[in-house]
Amino acid sequence: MASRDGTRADDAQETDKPPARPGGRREAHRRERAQALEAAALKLFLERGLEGVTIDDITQATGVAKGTFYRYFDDKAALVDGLLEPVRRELLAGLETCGHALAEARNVEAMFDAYRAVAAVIASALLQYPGVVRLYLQESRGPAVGARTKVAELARLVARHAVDITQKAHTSGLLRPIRPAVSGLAVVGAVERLLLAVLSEEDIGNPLELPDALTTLVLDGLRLPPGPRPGRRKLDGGPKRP
Amino acid sequence: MASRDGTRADDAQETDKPPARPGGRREAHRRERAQALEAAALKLFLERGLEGVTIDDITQATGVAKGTFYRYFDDKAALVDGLLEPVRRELLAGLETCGHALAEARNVEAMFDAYRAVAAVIASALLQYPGVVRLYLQESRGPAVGARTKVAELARLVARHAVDITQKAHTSGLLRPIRPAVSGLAVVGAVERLLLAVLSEEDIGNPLELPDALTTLVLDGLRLPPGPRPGRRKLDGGPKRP
DNA sequence: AAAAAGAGTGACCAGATAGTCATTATGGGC
DNA sequence: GCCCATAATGACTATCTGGTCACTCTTTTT
Repeated sequence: MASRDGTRADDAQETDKPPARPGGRREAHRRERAQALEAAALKLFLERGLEGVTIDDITQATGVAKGTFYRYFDDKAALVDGLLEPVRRELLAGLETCGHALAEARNVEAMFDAYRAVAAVIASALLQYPGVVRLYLQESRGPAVGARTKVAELARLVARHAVDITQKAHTSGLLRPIRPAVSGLAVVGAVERLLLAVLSEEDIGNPLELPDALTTLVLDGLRLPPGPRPGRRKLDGGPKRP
Repeated sequence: MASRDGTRADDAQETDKPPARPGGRREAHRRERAQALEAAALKLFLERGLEGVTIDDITQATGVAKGTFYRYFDDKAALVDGLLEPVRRELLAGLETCGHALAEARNVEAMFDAYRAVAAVIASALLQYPGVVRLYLQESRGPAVGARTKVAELARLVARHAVDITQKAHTSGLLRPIRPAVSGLAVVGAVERLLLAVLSEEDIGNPLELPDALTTLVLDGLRLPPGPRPGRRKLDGGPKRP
């Protein structure tokens, strides 16, 4: 299953085999074909799992000959990598931006904004690449072997960023003294489970209400504050006490 | 990979092939062998994933001939089922007990006790069957196909119980009005992610402090209550506000 | 139009894999 | 010590799988 050497670190992103010279015709067709292969593969991956899908399955589902696959991808892992690429790029960029913003933020509002931005990035990825996000959720916890390697790698990066971000948020002194590795991973776990629920169409109500619900949950917890205030509290400027 | 019919619902739990007649000697040896196969398989599953391990791998790692495997298990899925069995039994029993307790509980203390009991069940499973728990965490989100079927099934049951329990907790009127499907799944996600961290030996501090940290997080959230109270607050009767 | 470059094909190969089975070994009851 | 049910074996089959390649078809370049 594994093949080639993994030494060249700077291989191309989209279609990695022969670089198309002209900037016009053939290249467009090439991109279409590659995307057709990726789309068919993704569908199968979601149905049967990454390891349960063969190259033959993919080419048959795409309607091309087997050899064609290898004209576009080195192997299954390369296809998965291509599939993951846009999501990885946008997600990691969003997380890094959040980290930087948080490092400089010194008031609550800036902190909230940073988190909202991450939520927006996730929502965007969810809308643009629902299948890929689901693939990530399905496979990210398995051992980093074969075609799953890059997925697991992304999961590690996400976890690290999350803990990092939580760390930074903690230095602001606005959060309860819980170990960032704990609270950060807990939030990641919660978010990922809810995303999976949304993508699996488990009954979870209006997805658009999720960010608010989750924010409330994470910031203020489940326990109802014992006051005569039945309404839902959203993100305001932080509680001021008389 | 799939085989037989799935129609008989009451198949045996431990070793499912030929029921050993005498109640003494040979049966003990049989159980040992089965456990040896399960142990070797589990180790491989954790390294390479459920689908990445062949029957040959398992028998070689156990040091027996291939045919021997089929004397103990119908196929890989049956072995996984046997592996899962004790954890599933204890976990589901704990969740059901919690559900019943919660249905009758009418004060906060009884509610906390019910949750503590579930935490104890999880901790117990973690200590007795760390490998199996990890296998569950690794595989539970993949498509319910082949050997993964039973793992995915358990995951569904866990999710359902969690939502159910949260639902019941909500009827007590002590919790914030967040959809139970949302808060329940969020908690499951957080717990599972933290368990994975513990079992993967990610740096997460003292695992014994996890239940408290998580309880605080879930009940009271991350936001630090704005008062001159720097110490960590544990489970008490809930915050009273002036 | 001719030539060159790229794209597509599917038969083919070598190795792997699930599951079977005739044969041999073993251990317990007598 | 004998016998037989059970256990263990590993060679065997049929199928599948990743990957290759000589050949044909299509598009671009000259």
